[in-house]
Amino acid sequence: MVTVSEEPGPRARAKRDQILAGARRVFLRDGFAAASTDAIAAEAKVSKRTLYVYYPSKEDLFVDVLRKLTIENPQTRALESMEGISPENREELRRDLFELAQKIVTTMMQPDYLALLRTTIADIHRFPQLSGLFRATVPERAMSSFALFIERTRERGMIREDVDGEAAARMFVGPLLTYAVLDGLFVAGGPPRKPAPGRIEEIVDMYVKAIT
Amino acid sequence: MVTVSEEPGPRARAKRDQILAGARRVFLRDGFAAASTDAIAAEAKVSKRTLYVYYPSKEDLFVDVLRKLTIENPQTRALESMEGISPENREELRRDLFELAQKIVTTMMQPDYLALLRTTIADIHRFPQLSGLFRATVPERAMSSFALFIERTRERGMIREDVDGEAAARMFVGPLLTYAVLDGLFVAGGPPRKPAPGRIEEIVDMYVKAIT
DNA sequence: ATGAAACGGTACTGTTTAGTTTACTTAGAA
DNA sequence: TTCTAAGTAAACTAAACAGTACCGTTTCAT
Repeated sequence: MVTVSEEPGPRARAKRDQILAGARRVFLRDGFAAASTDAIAAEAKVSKRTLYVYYPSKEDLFVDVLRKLTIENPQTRALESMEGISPENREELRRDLFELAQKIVTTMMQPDYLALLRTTIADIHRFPQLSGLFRATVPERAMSSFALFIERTRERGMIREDVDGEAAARMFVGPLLTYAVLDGLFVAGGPPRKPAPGRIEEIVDMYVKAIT
Repeated sequence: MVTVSEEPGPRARAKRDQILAGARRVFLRDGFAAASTDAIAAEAKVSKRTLYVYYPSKEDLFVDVLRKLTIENPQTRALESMEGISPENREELRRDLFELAQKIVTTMMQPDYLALLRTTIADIHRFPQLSGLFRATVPERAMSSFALFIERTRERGMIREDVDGEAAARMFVGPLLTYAVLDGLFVAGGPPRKPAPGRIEEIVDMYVKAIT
């Protein structure tokens, strides 16, 4: 029998996922430099030998973990959920944007998502190949998706003529980003402090006044 | 002769500054875990023995470096520069905010400042004592300083009655923060991409429309 | 000038780390 | 059952690391 292209069978894929799950927990908790392969093997309940059968080095494993986390990113999907939305009046626009803002903040403030941001920011200069992937997959896709929504809605006459899509996107995401950064990434332990109730609504109200 | 309280003397302080300067460069470049005391001693042009005379451990040195960088932070001063500003009309308000926005973006996009943000975010969970210091010194002071400016200006009748100070501060800083995060911290090497000319002005225009 | 304190250079110690080797065990298909 | 591929556990290697010891040299106040 001649195996042409080494298909990775279901068993091998299960082990690989097991390794990835353990590595994800350790890398997101400790960062690249402080994470040890011993800790990863223990966390994944896999022998160190097996780990090195599936990945040639700690660097490769790290890149694969962050690559997968980036690609299956829920943050992007949140902003892409505006693609099918077409508010008919100002009140609908306000409500749609409010729901989106809540979705964004909720997603960004999850401990796992904050840990991904933290680890990416911390080690991106050591793995430049992640920079392009992350930027193209998360912020750029999200921003341009939202910018498209703005321009589409503007063409339907519900937003001021002189509002630029990119500026409007930064104006919308920015205030929400302050929560993730100032109250998420800059907080040491425990859960991040969620925004005060009503704050998001207030911000969306100001935003709608700015663009209409 | 009895020395009561170990004055540090000018020579000792010079050596300490020399050590701090070298440690700052290495820590901001490599982060805590990947920075080696050998590299720090070499960068500071100081023997390792001397380094350990002034600091008992790598942790203590790291905390002192970040503590000093945080305290003498230029970002806070930028926002505090609004304390003496009292615009007389909407056009003056617009121009004052535009100057402030430019100052903030310019300061935040400096490589050294981005490195401070990066290192703080990366290692804050290992040095919780830095969290409170950093938050209180940089974002909270800056935000409340700006919030005070907004409320003061609102009382002088130039801003809508229902605009809250904190929400207005997040609304102003947020869009500028997107540049520091998306185009600064998420970029691998080289200088960060500066915002397109006119973008800041556009954002400030939208902001003024939102709060007046 | 001289003596003491501070400093530099370098080798050292004990520990941790990435990655390897070896000897043994398990799981599943024929 | 039996053979084979895959996995485990633990010891191991070589390098890097934080921190220390030693000794010769510089600095500076008296």
